[in-house]
Amino acid sequence: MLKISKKADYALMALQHIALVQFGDVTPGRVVNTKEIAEEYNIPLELLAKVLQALSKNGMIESHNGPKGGYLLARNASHITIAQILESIEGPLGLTDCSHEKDGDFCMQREHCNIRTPLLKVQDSIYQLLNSMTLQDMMGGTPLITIQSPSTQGVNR
Amino acid sequence: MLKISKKADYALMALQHIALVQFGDVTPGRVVNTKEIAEEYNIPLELLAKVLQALSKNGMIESHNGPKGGYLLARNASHITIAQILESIEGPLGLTDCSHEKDGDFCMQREHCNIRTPLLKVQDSIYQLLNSMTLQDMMGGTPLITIQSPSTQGVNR
DNA sequence: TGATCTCCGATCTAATAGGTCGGACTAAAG
DNA sequence: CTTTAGTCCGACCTATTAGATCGGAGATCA
Ligand code: FES
Ligand code: FES
Repeated sequence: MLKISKKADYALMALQHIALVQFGDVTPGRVVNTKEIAEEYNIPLELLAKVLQALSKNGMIESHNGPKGGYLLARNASHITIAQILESIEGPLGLTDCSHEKDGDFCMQREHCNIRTPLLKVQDSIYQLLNSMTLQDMMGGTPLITIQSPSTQGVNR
Repeated sequence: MLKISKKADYALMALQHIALVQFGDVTPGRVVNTKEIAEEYNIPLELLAKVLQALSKNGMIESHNGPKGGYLLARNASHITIAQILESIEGPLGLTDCSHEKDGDFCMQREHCNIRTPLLKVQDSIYQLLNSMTLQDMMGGTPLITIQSPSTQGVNR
């Protein structure tokens, strides 16, 4: 349940890769093209292209056309949150269809609905969670890897 | 994004309704049948039936057959969490396809994947959030319902 | 100017969620 | 005991969306 789409998945990988290249110690400021990412992570080329297009349109990255072209991070990695990335691909966060009350878009259950308010509360919590984590954090700003000793292997859960 | 399925949605409504009837002041211990819930919330009858079947199979509710039959909450409302309900309908929580590492089920990106660990962390946080909220909480343990006076009727959005 | 590499829009296919149908069972009423 | 009405239950079909693909337009560098 609560699975994110493959496209969103690819978006996260691509962005982190770009961030790594751009702010890494090796070749800072280098542009990175679609093909490079696709081959590195075994992602269908054309599909990844569409994902990057969407990210570009939403202001996450900048596109540079022509030969030697490619993509560049639009702003610092610490200012790009997971929530922003996911919303660029999958649209606004919403646990139910009726989360965003547009006029005339009533779900049949609205009138007698007993779960709307609590669900919105949960939804908001999730959003804060996703919006508090940035690309910077994913790259290694915070120690995310949990080392487990061989003796406890396969024990947890 | 992160939308839960209609079926899960219906499950939440149904369970809360049952809990309300069973632990409410009016008719405690009464069994409630599928038709009653379907009509109350405008849910397709047959579909709701399937949802309740799944909930029964997963030990959330008990089914009583025959005339005057129906469903009954399996245990106290404070011991049923949102996470349990959702997992009964939609399967285990997992942001990506490769969250639960079954043998031989490797995603193409696994080897060079750079987002696995951080995503698992996020996923765990979400799970704790969902697992900390119970039916009891949804019913009114916390004041969730907003009362509106007749004069303001039809004004809000 | 020419060639090459990129972005970009529209199109097709596979998977899944949403919804529907008829049969099997149980318990109460006659 | 028999009948009968109302329930749960499993398998089936359809509509929507996500996943993946194709070919063309535009831009840059040699
Ligand atoms: S499900 Fe739409 S308002 Fe509750
Ligand atoms: S997406 Fe499968 S391991 Fe990262």
